[in-house]
Amino acid sequence: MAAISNPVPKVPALADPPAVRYAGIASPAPVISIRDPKTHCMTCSMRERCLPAGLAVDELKQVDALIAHGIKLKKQEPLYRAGEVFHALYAIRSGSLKTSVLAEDGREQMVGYHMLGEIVGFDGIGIELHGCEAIALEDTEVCALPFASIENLARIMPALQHNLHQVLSNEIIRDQGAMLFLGRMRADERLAVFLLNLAERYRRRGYSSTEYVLRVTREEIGSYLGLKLETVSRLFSRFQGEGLIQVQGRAVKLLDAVALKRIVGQRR
Amino acid sequence: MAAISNPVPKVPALADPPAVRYAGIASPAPVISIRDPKTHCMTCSMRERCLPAGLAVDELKQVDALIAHGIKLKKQEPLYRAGEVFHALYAIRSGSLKTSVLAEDGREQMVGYHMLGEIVGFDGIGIELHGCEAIALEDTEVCALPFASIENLARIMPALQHNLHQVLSNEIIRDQGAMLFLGRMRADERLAVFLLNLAERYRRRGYSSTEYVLRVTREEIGSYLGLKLETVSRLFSRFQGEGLIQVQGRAVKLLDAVALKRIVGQRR
DNA sequence: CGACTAGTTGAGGCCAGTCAATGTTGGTGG
DNA sequence: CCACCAACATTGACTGGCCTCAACTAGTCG
Repeated sequence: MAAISNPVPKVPALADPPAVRYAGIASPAPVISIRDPKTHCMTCSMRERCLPAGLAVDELKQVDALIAHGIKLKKQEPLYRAGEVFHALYAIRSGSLKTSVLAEDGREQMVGYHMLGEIVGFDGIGIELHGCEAIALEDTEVCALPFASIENLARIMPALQHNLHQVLSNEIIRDQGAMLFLGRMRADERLAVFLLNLAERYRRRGYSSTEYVLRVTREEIGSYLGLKLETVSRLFSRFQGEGLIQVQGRAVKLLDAVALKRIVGQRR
Repeated sequence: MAAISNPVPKVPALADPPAVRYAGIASPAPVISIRDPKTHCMTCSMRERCLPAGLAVDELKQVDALIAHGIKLKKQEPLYRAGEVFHALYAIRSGSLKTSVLAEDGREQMVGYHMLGEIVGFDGIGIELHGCEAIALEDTEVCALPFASIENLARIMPALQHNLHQVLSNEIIRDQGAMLFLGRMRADERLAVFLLNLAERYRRRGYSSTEYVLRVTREEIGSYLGLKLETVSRLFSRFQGEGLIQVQGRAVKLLDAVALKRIVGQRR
């Protein structure tokens, strides 16, 4: 079967899926009250990547009014945990989060590595409980978008409605891209896809696409890629030895993105 | 890390995600005209599992009016292909479909095994192009739900709106469940999860949960589970030898579902 | 400075992949 | 009705990629 000529990106999705939801901070009672009066959508640098993208000013104000802005999470702090009641989507203003699903036996599969401008919490809409957990990878600031209110506003704001649908759909595409590399790719391909995907997402946010700092441990990368931490570590060393990247702990520099792309889909 | 006490199902999701979309039958020009005047939502056996679930009679009629019902697909016929323009979601009235993503090098990862009452086509909303392809696994009948019209109706029918969001969210949960077994489970666990999941879905539709006929080849099962067809075949034989199941080609009988569940999460 | 976490590297084993031969099934046409 | 064929499935022998176990290093924080 030859390469299908379609606009599917070279390297599987993995990409940019925002997911927003209500602010649980830690656990039981959702904390809505933590509102920083100074933070608003109008002044948010991620405004055009977020759910209210493209709204008129008066519409934006209405959305803004029901959002709990400036919810702060410390590194390692959960935004929500599996089984918690779903109230809201969460938009990441700054920092980053991981989302993971857990098997009963304790095995953890990281299903998302989310950075600023993305939205988390979409699992949960259907069954009104979160199916996975979201943990801050560094000090992180999110905005809670109470979902019932979003649904109400979406009925009178077609643009908001359509943005919501897009964001949900993009999350599905992203997950399917992850299934592709988990199911069909070798370890080196998975890591190459991961590194290239991060580069692209940083680029779109105006950061360097060749140099960035990972917010995750080798073990977490392994959890995301379906590999063991030793395998991830060995691959970093191998890629460095081959002159593809330069690694110093969590600082990564892509030296030869073209060669990295060639790894993906190569019979070896 | 111990078992998390939450309402997450024992065996990872994989489950019931409908996805609906516009009728492309084969390829270029979408065929809306194939409407069977005798088929309507009102008389559809999947009415309560579908997007219009819970709508009032007059609302249902409005939804019904814009749906292209009774689109027939022959076995192996594509409903849509990767790269095609997105117009609609598709509800499966009868039969079954697989959805797959394709890597440029031709590798295929099946990302969904959809049966009647489910909706396909959610990838596509975001970028307005289908990211994966949907192929009929047997002679299959679907209804096309033009997405723009659905969005319009959703703004005046909160129940429809919420159903749509649920269905999208459930698809995300399902995909994350698939990531869990692709990333973290051994081959035998994956197949056990797959068989149990199918049983549960048939049960919910009123069919036998212990006896069913697979609509997919060993190779397709492998594509879904991230395994090779030989491995799938060997596992069927092993499970049969251990008295867990009885297999005859594609006909499967679950003899010991409890033992099958025990396989999942067992250190071996 | 000691305890801890994160990361690197090596040796060896095992699970699933690969290659290959054989068996089974279902559809088609004589 | 049955012979034929192609697609699907089974099974075996062997290989290899990733995991496991383990030792060691580097950095961090009290």
